[in-house]
Amino acid sequence: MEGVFPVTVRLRFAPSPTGHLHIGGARTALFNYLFTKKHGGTYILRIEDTDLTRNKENAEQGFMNGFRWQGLAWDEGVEVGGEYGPYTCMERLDVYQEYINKVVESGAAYPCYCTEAELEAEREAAIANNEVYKYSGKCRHLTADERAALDAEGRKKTIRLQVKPDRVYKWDDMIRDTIEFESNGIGDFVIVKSDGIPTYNFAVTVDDALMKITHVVRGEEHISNTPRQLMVYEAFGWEPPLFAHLPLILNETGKKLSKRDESIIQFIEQYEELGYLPEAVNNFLALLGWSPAGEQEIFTMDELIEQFSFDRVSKSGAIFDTNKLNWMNGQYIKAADLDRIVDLAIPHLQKAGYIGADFDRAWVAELVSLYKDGMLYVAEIAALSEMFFTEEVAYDEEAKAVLAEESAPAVLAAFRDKIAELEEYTADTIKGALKDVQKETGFKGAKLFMPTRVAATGQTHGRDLNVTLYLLGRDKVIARLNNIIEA
RNA sequence: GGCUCGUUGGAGAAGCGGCUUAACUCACCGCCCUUUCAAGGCGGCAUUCACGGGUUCGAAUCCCGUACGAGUCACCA
Repeated sequence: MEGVFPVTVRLRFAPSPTGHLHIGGARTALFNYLFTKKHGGTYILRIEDTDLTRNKENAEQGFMNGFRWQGLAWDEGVEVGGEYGPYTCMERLDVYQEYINKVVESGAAYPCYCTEAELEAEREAAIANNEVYKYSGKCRHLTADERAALDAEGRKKTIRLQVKPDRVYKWDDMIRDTIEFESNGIGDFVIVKSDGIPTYNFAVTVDDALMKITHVVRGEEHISNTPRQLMVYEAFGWEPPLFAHLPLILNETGKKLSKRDESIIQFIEQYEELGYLPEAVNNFLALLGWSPAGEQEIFTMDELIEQFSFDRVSKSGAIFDTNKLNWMNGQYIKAADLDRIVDLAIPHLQKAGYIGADFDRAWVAELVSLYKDGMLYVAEIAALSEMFFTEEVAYDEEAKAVLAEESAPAVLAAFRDKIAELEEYTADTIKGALKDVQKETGFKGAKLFMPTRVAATGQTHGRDLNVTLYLLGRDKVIARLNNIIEA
């Protein structure tokens, strides 16, 4: 099924511009991209904007920003153009019209004048009779005269595709093998809405066919749309593409992620803001539903492209685990250049009010460097480094307990005196001072370090103490020690 | 409810009839290293693959049924 393709592989991701790019969409786009690049094909970005009521002003731009951040460059489509454009539905209305005419003239589709109220009544009657609702098809038999009369009345109409009875529509899904539906379970469905705009099922099929899409890769929620789209392909005598239906991404309760689900962070934009690295997000997303042949976990984009295949995509939904994403992001941060992380950290420090427009970059770099190896995402830098920027240190119960230990008074006083005399105040000389304090007081290990750390930072956990004290600055450290000693 | 898909540990998952006494990763729990704190290293964590039948010398792997879960049933995509 996979392997070498005789013609150029062409895949598309076709979101509807109704909101922000969320992780489900980002993963679908990623999988489309990986497969396309693996086979040297063309990756296309198309916008499915047929629902005027739900379209959002800046959504399209937001999607593009998200994809650019992810590094999923499209070869053809909105903004970049291509020979099969235009690439948004609303610019393709005349294209659709031609095919609508064809299918109406051939009798494969017909106008339907049923009102919403009538359809609602049909639906309720079916439910009352304990039947499965399916459009009755009553407008199918209208004569030309009757249609003309209804048109003359100014009645609104939709166009429905006539579903052939007793047929089986099936396809060989690249992920799920054969899936089949009986046509008898499907009523004549609307392909053109009363506002004259085609529905998704029609537009997407016409676009895919005309744009010579070879593989359609999308979420599992589209499985039940597929037989309808197959009917459209059939109505025009087009060869359908290959389909792959990806497993859903689930929240921790095992339900499909809804866009208003607040249990996990949903939007790519938010990950960018929090200081997740795109490579980490892509890597994590790739592992949600797909698994490599070996034991490797961390992959560059090129490695993902090389190793990706649909026969290693699982069929069951995957629960989104923020823990693992955080771990992975931490791995990437650790491996990243310090400068890059510093650039990402600066806005967070500024936003917290810790540094202004002018700041000492070398100092900030040392600060970031202190925390870089332990950060899960860059936004953490603000909370992690808070104690560098506050005047008052808050001591919690745990901290107070450390300061109440017997070694604390002697250690703190000795250390204060030692660093006050230091000619140079650096991480190294601080280390030496601590050693001297140890000799003088006889306290070592936790008895020595913990009171010092807690008095100076208020925290019982933290990074390298010598560097922390150095970055804090001598004056601040002495002041904080004095506060404790005098209290 | 109909249709469709799925079910291996807390999470992602490997496994494709014997090489599995079920990989690997995250989380969790220990230990080691570090005079503190992290990072790191090491080890533990499913006698069992939703359940019940069957096929087979042999099944997590094939078949059937049941249960459970999910998706979808729009003039939304």
